[in-house]
Amino acid sequence: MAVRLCDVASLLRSGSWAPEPWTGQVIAAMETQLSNGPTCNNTSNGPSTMSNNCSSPVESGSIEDSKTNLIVNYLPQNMTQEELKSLFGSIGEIESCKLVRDKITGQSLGYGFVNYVDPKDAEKAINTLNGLRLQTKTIKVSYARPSSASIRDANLYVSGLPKTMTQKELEQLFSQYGRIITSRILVDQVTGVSRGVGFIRFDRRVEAEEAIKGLNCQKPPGATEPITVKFANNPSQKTSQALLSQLYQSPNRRYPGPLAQQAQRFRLDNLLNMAYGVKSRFSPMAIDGVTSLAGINIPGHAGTGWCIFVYNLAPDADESILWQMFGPFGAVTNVKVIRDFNTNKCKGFGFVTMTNYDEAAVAIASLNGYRLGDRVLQVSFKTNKTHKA
DNA sequence: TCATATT
Repeated sequence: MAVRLCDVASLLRSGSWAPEPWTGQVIAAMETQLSNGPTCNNTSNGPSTMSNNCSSPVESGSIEDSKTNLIVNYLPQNMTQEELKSLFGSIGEIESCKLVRDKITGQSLGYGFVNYVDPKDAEKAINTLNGLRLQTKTIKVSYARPSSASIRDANLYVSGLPKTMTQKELEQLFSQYGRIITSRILVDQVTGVSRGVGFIRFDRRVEAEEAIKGLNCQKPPGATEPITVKFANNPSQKTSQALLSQLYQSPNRRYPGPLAQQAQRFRLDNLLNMAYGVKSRFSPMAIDGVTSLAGINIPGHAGTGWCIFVYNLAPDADESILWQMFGPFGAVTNVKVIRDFNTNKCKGFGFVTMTNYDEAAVAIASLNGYRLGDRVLQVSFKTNKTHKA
């Protein structure tokens, strides 16, 4: 791919584009995402070669799978299978794609699988999309381990940890019992201090069992109190409970009504007008804001979402740059770089579809005028008219 | 006394 994450991150820091104060938080989120790059996740999940390290390959199929089949974790709750396919399809041809959902509620479980035709594309997807910020999440892209019963229910819940214990120290404590797939210490959202509870996911269930035997009711080195180690709650059971409790909720609390949405829109439009006041620069967005309030001729609205026109992309731009730029602002359902049929080079523009008006509006306000390389992007809702130069 | 990682 032509535009690397790190290039964009350095461009963001170059100072050529100064964000307005009100966009600071969003841009800070973007910078984090763009600077995170491909290698921000520290816990590896490569192909599980430990279990079949004999000289002759057990099964050529499973080894092939491990090179094309990816597991994608920490997906935004509202992301659909189609969006997952759209995102990963921008890298290469996909053999199959599955978003895992709760069997009962149908809710996304926040992870999925993408199987490429070409192992090179799988590798490229890890390098390109691992660490990508989507809404409030940072997705993780890694090779899927061959599916088997032995790797299920290998997740531990740990409580009573010393508040000073770091994630690294937690892993050190547990790593003697097996390969750790992922670990986490929960922190207070306000203070950021450890809540003394966390999770350890082992490669295999037997490793988790041994860790319980060895560490439950034991004091970690230097600790004054023993810790509790047990299997973590099964997430599917939890969603069933949520379903049950939902039955007892008043129905009108489940979805925000049109009034609430309109109120939100008013606040957002005021915010946008303020932003353009500060900029002292006319932008078509101000008109978009007003017309959408009046409910007439809504630009960019195509029923399926809000279509955004992105102009002045470089000839070597690709879809991933659009995901990187717009993903942090909210639900993106599709991106498209328009290319010349013969040269396959970008013709200088592309489109992004976002589900929610508010998020699309903030993305536009934030990214219009954004300098990408030596180009200043023009970002607006797509209009029906042909764009003139 | 628990966020969401094996189709």
